[in-house]
Amino acid sequence: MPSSVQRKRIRKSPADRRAEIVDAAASIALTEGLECITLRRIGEQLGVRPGLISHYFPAVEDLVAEAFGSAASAELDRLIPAERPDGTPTEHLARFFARATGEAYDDMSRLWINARHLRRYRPVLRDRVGVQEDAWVGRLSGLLRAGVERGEFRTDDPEVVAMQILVVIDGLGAYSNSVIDNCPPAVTRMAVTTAERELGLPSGALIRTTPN
Amino acid sequence: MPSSVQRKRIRKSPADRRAEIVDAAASIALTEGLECITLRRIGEQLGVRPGLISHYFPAVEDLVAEAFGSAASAELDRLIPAERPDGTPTEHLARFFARATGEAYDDMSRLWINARHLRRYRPVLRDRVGVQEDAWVGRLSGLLRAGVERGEFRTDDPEVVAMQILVVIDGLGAYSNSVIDNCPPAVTRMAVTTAERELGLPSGALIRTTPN
DNA sequence: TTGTTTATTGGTCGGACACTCAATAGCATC
DNA sequence: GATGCTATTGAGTGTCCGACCAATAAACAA
Repeated sequence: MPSSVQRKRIRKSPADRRAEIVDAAASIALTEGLECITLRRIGEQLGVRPGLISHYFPAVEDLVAEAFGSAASAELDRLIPAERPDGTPTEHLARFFARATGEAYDDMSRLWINARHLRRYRPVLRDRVGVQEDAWVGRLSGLLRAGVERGEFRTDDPEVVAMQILVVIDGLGAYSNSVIDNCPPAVTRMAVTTAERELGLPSGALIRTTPN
Repeated sequence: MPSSVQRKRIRKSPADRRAEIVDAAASIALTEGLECITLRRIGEQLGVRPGLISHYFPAVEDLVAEAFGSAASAELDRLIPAERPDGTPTEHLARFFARATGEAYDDMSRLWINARHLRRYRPVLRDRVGVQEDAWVGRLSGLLRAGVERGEFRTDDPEVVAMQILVVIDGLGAYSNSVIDNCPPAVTRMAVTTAERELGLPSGALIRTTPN
C-alpha cells in the first residue's frame, strides 16, 4: 500500500528526469507564475526531494528560463504551427486570433508579463525572452509573408505588421483581468482590427465562423 | 562629528514621516522595482531602523500599494495636468505623447508591468492598479472629450479611443528594452498613429516641434 | 525643572529560499 | 545473485524576509 508520500525511490534516466522537471516547471510557470518555480515546489510536484532539482539545475535561474522558453515555444506552436499541412494563410491567421484573443490565452498572457518583468533581475531569463520575441515575430511574419505571396494579404513589410499585431496583443494582455474585461468590442477586437487594416483586408475577414 | 551612520534620533511628526516613507518607497519602486520595497531597504534609504517602517505600515503590502499609487498618480499629473491653464487639447495631447513615448517614461513603463504582474499575489495592489487604470483612462478621455467639444478631435466615443491609446502604449512598453528598441518608426510611433487615426487628425498633427 | 507622551530603537522569532555534499539505494550488467 | 555506477536522498549552511515587542529617548507641557 504505497501511501501518498513517495516510499520507494524511482530512478530515471537523466534525460527523462530533466524533461520531467522542465515540464513541471513550465506548468507551474503558466498557472502560478515564474517566482513559484522553487526547488521545493517542483520537488513536491514530482514527488522528489528538492536537492534533486538542484542536481539537474545547479542554478534555479536556468530552470526558470528553460521553463519560460518551453511554455512559450509550445504556445507558439499551438498558435501558428510550424508545419502547415492545409488551409490558407487567411485561415491560419484567423485561427491565430481566435486563440490569441480568447480566454485560453490568458495564462500565456500573464506569463509574458511575468517574464518581461522578471527579466529585470534574471539575466538568463532576459536572453530567453529576447529569443522568444524573435521567434514569435519571425513565425508570424512568415505567415504574413506567405499570405502576401499568395495574394491574400497586401503590405510592404510583413515583419512590421507582425510586430504591430504583437504589440497590440501584449497591450490587451496587460489590461486583461482588469477594467477592460467588460469593455466595448472596439477595444477587445483591436488586434484583429489592426491586422485587417494593415493587411488590406475587409472588416471581419479574420473572424472565424467555424470553431476548430 | 556625526559619522555616516545616524547617531542621534530624529523625531518627526507622523504625517511627515509617513509621507517620507511613501516617497522613498515610490522612488525605489520606479528605479528598482516593487519587490525591492522591503522594511530593511526603505529603512536604510531613510537612515532609520526597519521597525519604524513596520510601525507606519504594519503590513508591507499596504506600503507597496501606496508606493505604486503615489508614483502612478504623480506621473499621470505630469502627462496630463489636471489643471490646464493654457494650450489647446491638441497641444496637450502632443505633450502627452512626447513624454509617454520617450525615454523619460521607461521607468513608469516598467513599473506598470511590475504592478500588473505583482497584483496577482497582492490583493491590495490589485485594487490600486484598478483605481489607477480608471484614473488614467478617465483623465485621457477627459482631454479627448475637451478636444471633441472644441472641434479639434472627431470621435464618437472618447473613452474607447482613450483605452485604445493606452493599450498601444502599454504594448509598446512591454517591448521596450527589447527587440523593438531599434525598430522602424511604423512600430515606435504606433501610439501617435492610433490617436491621429481615431481622432480624425492628419498625420503628424500630434508631433510637437517645440520641446517643453 | 519635572513629567508625560509616543516616535524610534534594538533585538528576536519563525519561515522560505538556494545551494552544498557525504551517504544511500535503484538499476543494469555480469 | 553479486557488483558497480550514479541517481537520489537527508541533513545542514547561510541569507533575507515580515512581523512582533519591550526598552529608550526626543519633544512638549506643566
